[in-house]
Amino acid sequence: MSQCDIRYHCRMARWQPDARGRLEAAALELFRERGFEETTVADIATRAGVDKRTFYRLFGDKREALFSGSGQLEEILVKAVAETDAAPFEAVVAAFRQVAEEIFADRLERVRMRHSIIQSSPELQERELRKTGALVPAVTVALRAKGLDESTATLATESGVTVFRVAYARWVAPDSDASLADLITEVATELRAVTSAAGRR
Amino acid sequence: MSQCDIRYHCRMARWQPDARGRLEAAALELFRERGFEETTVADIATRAGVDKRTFYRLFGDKREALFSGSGQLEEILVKAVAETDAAPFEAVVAAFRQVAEEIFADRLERVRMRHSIIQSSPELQERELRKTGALVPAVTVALRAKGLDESTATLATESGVTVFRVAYARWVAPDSDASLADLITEVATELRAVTSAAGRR
DNA sequence: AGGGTGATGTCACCTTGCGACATGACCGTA
DNA sequence: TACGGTCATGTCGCAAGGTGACATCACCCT
Repeated sequence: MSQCDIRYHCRMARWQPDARGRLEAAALELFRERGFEETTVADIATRAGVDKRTFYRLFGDKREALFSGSGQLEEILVKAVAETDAAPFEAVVAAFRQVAEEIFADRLERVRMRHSIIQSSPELQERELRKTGALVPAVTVALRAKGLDESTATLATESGVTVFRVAYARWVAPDSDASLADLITEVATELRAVTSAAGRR
Repeated sequence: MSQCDIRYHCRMARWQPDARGRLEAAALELFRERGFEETTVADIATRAGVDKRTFYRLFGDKREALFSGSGQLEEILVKAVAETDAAPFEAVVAAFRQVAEEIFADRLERVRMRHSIIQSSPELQERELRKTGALVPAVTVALRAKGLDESTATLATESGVTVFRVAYARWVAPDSDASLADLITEVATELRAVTSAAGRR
């Protein structure tokens, strides 16, 4: 390749900056245009103006291009759990409410788009499950650091994640218009009722 | 290939019977001997005495060779839920107890082996998550068929699955010796306490 | 000017997974 | 007995995912 291709911003940098961001954007576009299965990594790389190999150095695999935010989510969650004084389950639920406000509020459209892509591919659903599943150990550790026993920490975390998952599903549903934070509170209340009720049949 | 190879049981059948079973067994052996990543589908097929293409016709992908029982699990679960009169959460928990007795009891060693293979590979963990995740819609539908509303059905199912997951984790833990059914009951009680407690901090 | 560093491109390669077609045992029917 | 259909399997070739090894070149430090 010639020494000074137009793509390379001579006198500035060898490559255009933020290859990662461009790859994420390109992936999202292409997945929406053609679907996940029909998009190749080479396509994504080409649209982002980098090599296929660069994609793999940045992302590990094709699915990861859709899941870059999950690290931040875990971070906020753990911090919020560590800083509250509430009872365990309430602490996890409150932490998810905070996540709802700091990450998801005002991004409904983007989240819905991402969600519809994920729903269209079992491979992506697997990855989503793995990502939310990976939150459990992290939050459980944060809870244990506050002196809770393993059982309580695990169950509070798992139940909190359940609440979030269900609330999230309602939030992205086409006809919904409540805020994610409110839905979390609502679902938490319902979960309490379902698990504690001697229950009407 | 010659018309009557010894592998083909001439005068009986063209191929040895139960290709599926042999592939599952070969996969389990090889995953244990060399690890999941280090085993290729060609290896599995060779050991089972069939072609690689046959493997894919039977299994869809390499991971599926480890997850053949999951259909049966769903079946039992749905049937058990449909036939009980208990309150929703209790119904799901009871259904999982039944699964524990009909499928898992007396198979601890085999389950532990399988579990250790799964733990060694993120790819397999994803698939496991997907399989248990797939139970949710099925059980929820069974619950709804009994007249329950969507919310209650979903949350009872999700909480029941949580109970099962946690109990299962304890059961396969190396130092455990309680029965899976008992662990399920135990965890269900703990979950009730965690979600309903106004809770000590 | 010279050398080190780090992100990127290039190339070769293995594995997964699938479409298309060939093969041969089995089964029903004439 | 022969014929044809069906079905599971084998064979071949290939696109795409994913990786290791090495080359390249802007940038930075001295």
